[in-house]
Amino acid sequence: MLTLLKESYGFIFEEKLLEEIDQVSQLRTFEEGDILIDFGDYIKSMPLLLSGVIKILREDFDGGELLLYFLEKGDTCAMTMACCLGETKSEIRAVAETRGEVVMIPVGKMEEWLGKYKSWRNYVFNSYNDRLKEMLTAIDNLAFMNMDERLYNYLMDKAQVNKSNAIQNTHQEIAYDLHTSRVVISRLLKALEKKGKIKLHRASIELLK
Amino acid sequence: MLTLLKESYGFIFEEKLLEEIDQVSQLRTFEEGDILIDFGDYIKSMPLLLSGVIKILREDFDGGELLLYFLEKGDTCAMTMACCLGETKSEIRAVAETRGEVVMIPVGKMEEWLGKYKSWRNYVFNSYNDRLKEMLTAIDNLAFMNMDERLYNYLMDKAQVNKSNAIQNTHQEIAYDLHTSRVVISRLLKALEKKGKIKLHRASIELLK
DNA sequence: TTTTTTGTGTAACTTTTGATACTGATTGTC
DNA sequence: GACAATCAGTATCAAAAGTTACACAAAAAA
Repeated sequence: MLTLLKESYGFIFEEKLLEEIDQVSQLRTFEEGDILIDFGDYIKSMPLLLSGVIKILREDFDGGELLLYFLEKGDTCAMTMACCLGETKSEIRAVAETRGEVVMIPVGKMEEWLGKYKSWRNYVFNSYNDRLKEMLTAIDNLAFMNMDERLYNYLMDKAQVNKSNAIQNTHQEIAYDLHTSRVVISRLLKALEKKGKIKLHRASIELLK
Repeated sequence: MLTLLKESYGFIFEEKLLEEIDQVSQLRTFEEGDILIDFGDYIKSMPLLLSGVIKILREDFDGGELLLYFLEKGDTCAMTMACCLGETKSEIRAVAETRGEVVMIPVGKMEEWLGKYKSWRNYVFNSYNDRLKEMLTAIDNLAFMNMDERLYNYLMDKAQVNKSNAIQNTHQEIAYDLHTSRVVISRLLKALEKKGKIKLHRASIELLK
């Protein structure tokens, strides 16, 4: 596991910290679609993402969802840290977008290291800052843009995290992430196709240019 | 200043930390309407709010605004910390909702204390967590609620932070905070009045019940 | 192959929100 | 008092988004 750790975090943490992580934490693999954290879960360990992509969702009062952001290699979930440190229930759902691996660190250690390692402290703060920024971006999207722009940004994000111009999703799945209806998505996708920005296939969208 | 500090932070910080704060930081007073932080500002000190209310706004690509949340006594601005530690420009605007006082702490000290005082570390993390939660609430409002509900929640928030059932604002000012137009606010306020939830006066709204 | 399920396209209609334009009422200023 | 500035109410129209309904094609299951 140490080798894996160094691949993603070798440039961030000092040798001693990497070794400590290796000793006290567990490696966990996940498959696409796995629910890693659900609303209301109590979190007792903090995840460091080694590979794969995780999407973070917010839930409506009656079951609806909204995609907040994606996590990639080197990221951790600040919302989870919030729960760890605050000892409250999870406010979000984390679903695996692709298969991948996480290292799970016990809460106690993560607090201990805050005093002990400056690099750890910096990492944790940077994660918070990154997440705050992603939340701001989410707010910008919701407050200042129409659904067609939100949809286009969503497609670009998807392509980026999956490193592919082909987005393998049904319109219904996209509608869930953007908290709207399938009909609206189909309509707007059709419009994007007519503009020559995408090409539609069954259960898959191809980004052009 | 030490007495003032103890009033708001005496229960959170140990004596030694309070004294250090007293020594290295500056007291600053502000008046209603003062712009304390603007978009793009570089921040070199972290504010601890002693009294008064500050509202935090996000800016549109062309001048439009959106209220994110209010800060009250005992709060600090996590977005500001983000800027301090990340050494980036401010992503938000902070405007005084009422007159009040802040203590400004130099960035260097705030980092030093993170290693030195556990109570400081806890405070900083709690602030981050609080702010993340407020951001989630903002997102919930935007994504899951219609303008009439958003408006009602806004009125309740205003009443709460100002400790008064009378909201002294014009419809135009409210429209700015909610990033919509004056006409829409007038329309929805009229509807709320017909439902018996509020009473409208010139440049002032009275919450009933 | 036949049947069923799933995914998409589209039409028709409603609701919500935004935009424009004009009115009258209140307040402050000269 | 006369005037201008500010604030609120309302009507009309347009755009964006949500809802319902149905048709059709591709894929999966029987």
